[in-house]
Amino acid sequence: MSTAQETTGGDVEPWEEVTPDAARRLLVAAVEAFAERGYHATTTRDIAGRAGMSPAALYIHYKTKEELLHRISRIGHDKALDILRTAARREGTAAERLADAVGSFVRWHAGRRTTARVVQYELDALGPEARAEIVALRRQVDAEVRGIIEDGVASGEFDVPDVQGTTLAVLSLCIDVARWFNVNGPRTPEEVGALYADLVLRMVGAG
Amino acid sequence: MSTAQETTGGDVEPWEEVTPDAARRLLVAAVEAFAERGYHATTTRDIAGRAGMSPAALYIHYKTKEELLHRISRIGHDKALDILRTAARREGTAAERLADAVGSFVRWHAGRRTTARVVQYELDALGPEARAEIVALRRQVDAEVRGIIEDGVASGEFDVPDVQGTTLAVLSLCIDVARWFNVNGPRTPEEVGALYADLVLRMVGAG
DNA sequence: GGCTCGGCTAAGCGCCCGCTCACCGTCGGC
DNA sequence: GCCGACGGTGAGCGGGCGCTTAGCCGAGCC
Repeated sequence: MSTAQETTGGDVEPWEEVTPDAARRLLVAAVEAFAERGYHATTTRDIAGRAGMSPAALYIHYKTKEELLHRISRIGHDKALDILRTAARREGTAAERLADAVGSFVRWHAGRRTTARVVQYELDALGPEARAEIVALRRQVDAEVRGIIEDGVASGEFDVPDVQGTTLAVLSLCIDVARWFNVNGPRTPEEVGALYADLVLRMVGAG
Repeated sequence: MSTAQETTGGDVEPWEEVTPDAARRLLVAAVEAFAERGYHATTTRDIAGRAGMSPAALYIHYKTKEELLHRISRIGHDKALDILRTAARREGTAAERLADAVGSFVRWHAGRRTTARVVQYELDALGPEARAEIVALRRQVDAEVRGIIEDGVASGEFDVPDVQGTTLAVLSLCIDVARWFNVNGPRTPEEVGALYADLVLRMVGAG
């Protein structure tokens, strides 16, 4: 189980920061619908129906369908960044911190797959300003992982010829979990997290 | 440049097997539109417009919009599988064959990014029968890569505790290139292919 | 020259989309 | 007991969707 923490599954039901209750139910319904069919293929009638409300109710809590996606994407990226920061800033060697970061990041992408799918794959559906805000968060995500790898190179733990390229590959590997992970498949999020932490340590020459 | 071949960029303009000319123009227009905005967000009017034709012209050559996606997906998967097979069945050590497979597979995903995006990310938009056909092709893709890794383990070249999981990760890494690769970015498809071949050899313990 | 026929277009059908608006039930405050 | 505020609904608007149909045009054949 490597360095499992409560960073992923331990916290209470997510979206608790969204109030009032009806707004949260609509948002959770939208996450499910967007993850299943994609943003453009999801209708406002479908979202409202999943939340047990009439189509018009959506517009009491959100100005447009796009605002729903924006809120989901913002909260999701905040959470993902928080997970990475927690791992990056703990004590330990660079290898321990990288394994922890990859493990918890992967557990989140697998365990909260519906959210992660929307967060990672529906960026292009946002308008220019909203997209710019999210892109800034992604740059911070990149910086956290790159920081750990740079630390490992500086301390001699890692052997990495192309730090930026390797950072990109590590993040790409983790993010793509949201595309293929199957809740009914043979692997648990914990198992995938442990496997990926090992693979990434090998990629940086610390395996 | 490692073991660069003409498997990717060297072949003539793709889609040459699609005839007549008008049908090919529509299909190329559809690939561009689907890659930019996604299948569901693309209208038949947009596709026809890009091909310089009226909306009705599409239905002379294709029964539905979904048939267009099916044809694109089928041809694209055939091409991707062909690239992998060529690398997997050449002569050489398992490490050479794996590096060649990853390098050429990545070069295709980066160099023909628009096609790869549609092929890899619009699978869910297909109906059940079409999707089943494509899923069967993907299993063959998986089998090719797994075969090389198994060869390397058998010969003692590789050290891989979880062959199926590592195969999944290698393919995931390559496929996700189609999501993030930017034609105007700092890296060429060849550079990414070489970087990824190196990273994958490290993942299997042959770096 | 007349005929056929495949490729293509203009027009439009029926449907469903995102979103709005007039209205309504409930509930705390006085 | 009345009132305003809030959260909700039913009906529907304007428009764009995938797709169809009637008919036009030019090339090939006799």
